[in-house]
Amino acid sequence: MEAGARLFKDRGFDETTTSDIAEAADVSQRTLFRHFPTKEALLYGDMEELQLELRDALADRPLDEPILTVLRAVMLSLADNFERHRDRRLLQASLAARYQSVSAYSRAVVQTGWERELIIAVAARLGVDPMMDPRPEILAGATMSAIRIATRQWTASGGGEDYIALIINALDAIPELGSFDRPTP
Amino acid sequence: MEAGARLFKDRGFDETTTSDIAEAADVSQRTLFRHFPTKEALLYGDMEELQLELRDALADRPLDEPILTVLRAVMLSLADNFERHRDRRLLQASLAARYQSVSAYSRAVVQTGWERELIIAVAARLGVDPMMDPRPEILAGATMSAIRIATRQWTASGGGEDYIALIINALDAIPELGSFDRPTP
DNA sequence: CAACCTAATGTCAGTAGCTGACAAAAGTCA
DNA sequence: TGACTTTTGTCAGCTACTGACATTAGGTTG
Repeated sequence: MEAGARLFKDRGFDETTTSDIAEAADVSQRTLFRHFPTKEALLYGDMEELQLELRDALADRPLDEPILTVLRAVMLSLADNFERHRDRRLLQASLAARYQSVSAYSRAVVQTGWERELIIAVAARLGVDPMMDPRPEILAGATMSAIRIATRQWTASGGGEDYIALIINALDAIPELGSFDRPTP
Repeated sequence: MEAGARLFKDRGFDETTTSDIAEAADVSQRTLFRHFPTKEALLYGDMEELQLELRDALADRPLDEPILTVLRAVMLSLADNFERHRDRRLLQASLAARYQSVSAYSRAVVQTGWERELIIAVAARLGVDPMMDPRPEILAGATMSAIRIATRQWTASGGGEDYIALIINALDAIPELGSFDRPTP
């Protein structure tokens, strides 16, 4: 993962071959693919850990806590992770902005994984079946969108802005989605 | 596209090779890749058309119409498209359920394309910059989640249930996201 | 009709991501 | 030390996809 990150940063994602990474890491290409199913998975190799952090954070909140409060607290633990792994997260974000395959992986695998955790937790707290009741999926989707826009703002600032403030600001828009029904004067 | 759909349906997505499709369509593999950038793009080859339909539907609504009303109307035109291309949409959905690469493409390319249209349109109607103001992205994300769950329910029923009713039901949850703040008694 | 131009197609060779099969090392533990 | 398990290397191969160039098809003009 470190070798990959270094090469991706220097040369770019498509410009780096999996053999290059294997060589830089002093292993065979075959070994590399035994640890990571795809090249993209190698870039996001530390994300399973983050998903578990998310799951734990969700489990840690009291069951009678208001759901939006739960989501805010959990997303702040995600922000904490981002600031702990600042360089890597910024690299992932900037590569996702430049390379189609990276952004596709981020959306379809990483973010969808988080979203699934949110859906399950929200459904459990509401006591509903997430296949029958659309609300868990919609709330999770809105939350993920908040994360995305906050992360994009954070990345655009080069990590300079306060990520936590950006997330809170975005999440605060969720309860007001209904009042968009009035066009701005 | 027709040759691909037939083969995908019969043998599965991964089990069908691009050469198979080219042969079935009586063209060379090289020609096939001149028309579709990826195998997944071939499966979703009629989606650019749908995206334009979405854009037109958004442009057709009066500017002073409440945004949630706009979104509902536009999503119903999407439902109309789904019922017009029932077989193909059901095939795409079932393949997305079975094959990782297909669902990744659906999420990362198709749905993200729709979402982008929504974000642009919502931002324009609110008169805000979608990079600065998180609301367009969040509202678009919630809407896309509504589409996803409705489509999943529709697909699970084999296309038997009323897709329009499912979409309306899901969209109706958006204005109430704020009231989730109270746990169920 | 012929000459000409352009766009679409075919052919071929090659790259890169990824996988199965099997052998060689490298721990691990009695 | 020796037996056993896990990790790694090697090799061969498949498939999606691409660049380069020749070939054909279609349409236009004199």
